[in-house]
Amino acid sequence: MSGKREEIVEAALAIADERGLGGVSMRAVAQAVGVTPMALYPHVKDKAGLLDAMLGRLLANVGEAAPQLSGSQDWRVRLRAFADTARSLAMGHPWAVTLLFSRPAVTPDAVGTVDLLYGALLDAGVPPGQVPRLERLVSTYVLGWIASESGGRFGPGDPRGVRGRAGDAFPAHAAVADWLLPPVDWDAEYAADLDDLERLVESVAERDG
Amino acid sequence: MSGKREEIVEAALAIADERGLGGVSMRAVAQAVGVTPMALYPHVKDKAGLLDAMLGRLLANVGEAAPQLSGSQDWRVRLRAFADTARSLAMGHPWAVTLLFSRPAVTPDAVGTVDLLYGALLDAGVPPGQVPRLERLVSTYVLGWIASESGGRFGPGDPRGVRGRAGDAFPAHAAVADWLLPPVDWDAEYAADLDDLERLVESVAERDG
DNA sequence: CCGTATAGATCTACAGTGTAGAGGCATGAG
DNA sequence: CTCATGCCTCTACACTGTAGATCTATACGG
Repeated sequence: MSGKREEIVEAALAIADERGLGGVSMRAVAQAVGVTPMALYPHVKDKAGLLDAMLGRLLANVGEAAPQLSGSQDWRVRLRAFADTARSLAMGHPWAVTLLFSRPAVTPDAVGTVDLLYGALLDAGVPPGQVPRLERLVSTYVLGWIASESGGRFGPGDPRGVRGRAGDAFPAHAAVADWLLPPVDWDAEYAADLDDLERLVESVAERDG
Repeated sequence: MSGKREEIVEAALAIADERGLGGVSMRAVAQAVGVTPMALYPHVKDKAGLLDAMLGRLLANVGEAAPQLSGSQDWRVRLRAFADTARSLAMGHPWAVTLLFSRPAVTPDAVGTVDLLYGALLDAGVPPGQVPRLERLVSTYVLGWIASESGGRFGPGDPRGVRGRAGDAFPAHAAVADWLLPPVDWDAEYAADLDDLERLVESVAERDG
């Protein structure tokens, strides 16, 4: 049957994981599958289509893990599970993050993830009218975080030279200089951010719920 | 003098704005300047260097506007000014957003923007030790939002067919279905999110300040 | 004023890219 | 057996970024 398509997508995933998204050329994928470049087109339509398929395959993996994640009664641990899953996916497949921003959640797997978040927010007591917005708020933050982390916005720039010194041009930097020096524990910061977002959700629930 | 470099960057910006980032090729830029492709290299080192220069030029524009934005005494309006400036920059130059994720804030203009946010958070009463984290939280959300908006994650997918129906597979969608139908007012949602983030900042200030 | 150094622009060429188009070949249907 | 359909191959085209050699015009020291 159409196992060929899966084979192609799988090969493309492998290449992306080890050589980055830039390494995914039709020729490279074709060679990995053991076929000429043009032989991919009956199965994939386009290079864009191939990229979409790759992303879909990844989200399907997440979708499989989702039932376990949605098992808990506590909405907090489910929200946390989403955040952690997204982050570890991004760490494992950095190239996928840019794709996430450009494709809306239309595949069943992606919608399933959104549904998980909707459920968590409802259980938290958020009024239904606010649920879609808060879901977008949380997932937008999470996406922004993982994009920053895997894209390099956090690392290794931020040279102490520019930010620590130059206190006159950047007075607020001078005021917080002491907390700019130590290397950041990104795991802890992510957790702290999620704590704050949890509180934000709670306050919306209390305010309007 | 080195006005040639600015001319090149300017031409590249113009091309990116009207044809997208994909339209920015060395040949296209060269033609716009009225010169052969290789003539760009004494001024720009690389294509990556050109892209960096383009982003820098944009952030410099923001930097020029910043003093006005930082004029207010109210930290809330300054934070709002940052958010609005970032968003309108993204609407005007969608291609720039992906670049933002990959380059840390090292240019003076970018650091200046961070400094503006640090100052706002300090004025809000956030303890200095929490300021860098909260700055990253806010700016990460803002970046995530503008990337989603200009990248297409919000638009025009989200087909009511998939999300509205299929209530059995996606129970939480069914519960909020009434609020999924009307078209979203993105301006209002962005404003509401920023309201919530303001409250988050306040609560951190009260808790630990 | 003249030779020369230097920086900028040019031309050519190479190794890539995605993919359109035409032809081949084998398998299943009538 | 004939034919059609779907997958594959090969060739070719219009691109991409940029290395390397060459040419030119400008500015400077004698």
